[in-house]
Amino acid sequence: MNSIKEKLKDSNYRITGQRAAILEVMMDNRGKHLSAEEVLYKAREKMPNIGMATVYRTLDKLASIEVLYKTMFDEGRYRYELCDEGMHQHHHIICLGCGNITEMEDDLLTILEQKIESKGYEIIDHDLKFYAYCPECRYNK
Amino acid sequence: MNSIKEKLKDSNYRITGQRAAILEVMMDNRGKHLSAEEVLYKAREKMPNIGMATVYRTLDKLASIEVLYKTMFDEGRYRYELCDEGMHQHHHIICLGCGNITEMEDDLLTILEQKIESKGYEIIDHDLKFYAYCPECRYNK
DNA sequence: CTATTATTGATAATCATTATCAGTTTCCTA
DNA sequence: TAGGAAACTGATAATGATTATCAATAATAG
Ligand SMILES: [Zn+2]
Ligand SMILES: [Zn+2]
Ligand SMILES: [Zn+2]
Ligand SMILES: [Zn+2]
Repeated sequence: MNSIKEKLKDSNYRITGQRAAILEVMMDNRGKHLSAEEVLYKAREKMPNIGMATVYRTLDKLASIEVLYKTMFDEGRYRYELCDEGMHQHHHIICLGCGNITEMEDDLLTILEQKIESKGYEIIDHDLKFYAYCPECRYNK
Repeated sequence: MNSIKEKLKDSNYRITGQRAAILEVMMDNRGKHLSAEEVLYKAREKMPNIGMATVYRTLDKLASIEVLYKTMFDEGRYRYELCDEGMHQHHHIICLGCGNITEMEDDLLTILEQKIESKGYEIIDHDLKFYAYCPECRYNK
């Protein structure tokens, strides 16, 4: 519902030059899943002296106010992407050949969630990943 | 389909004392999700001099032949559990209050997988996690 | 029995992330 | 508008999980 600007305003975080640069990087890369290191290098193109601690701090802050989504794709490091404006986060298909990450929308999970909530749980979020071979990698296996 | 013994036999890995101890630990803790460190301590009760490198190596080997399942629950470390004998891995519900992990079976995902396969992907595995408050934690929030 | 190979445990190295801290910037208000 | 509190920054050190190295040991095959 809330736009990024509203979320930032509500958060009471100062929009410093560094934070704006990092947010710009994330917006320039909508749909991609960037590691903190990748964000650091891209942000340094806009602001050469930005430090890595600032990148980590900012990414975590932006994730905490749901401007970014922080996920671990089983490679031992977190990746960040802009949140969907809609309610639910999309699902990820990770190619075991080339490593590309594609996305899909679907609301089948709400059925599962209702099942779980009927047992007394309060569901906050979910995370669904498919490990697969993409059409090209499948062909070249 | 294959039993653990068959998988081990097919793998051509030697069943050393250390590996047997680690496998025993995993079988003693069926349904639990253990970190490498937890496995190390439990294995040392059976074999006091076992080293941590051996634990990591063995857990990875057992995961590679699908005797164990290796997952990251977003806490920055891997956890291991015995694989289900059936085809599909169960789903996980992670409590944001107490950290307990419970499991659920469901085959709704096969519908989604068919949808993805119809686009040319070959699906190997999936991983579905729900982040929630369990009934007790929800009550005590 | 001996040579080859796999396995082990101690240790060091690596890698992503987090903590520390002194210096800087921003904000608030008197 | 000055001055002090609070937030923010970047360099660096520390942490914690995992992996690599390597010499010693154990299993295996001929
Ligand atoms: Zn691919
Ligand atoms: Zn995504
Ligand atoms: Zn709980
Ligand atoms: Zn499980």
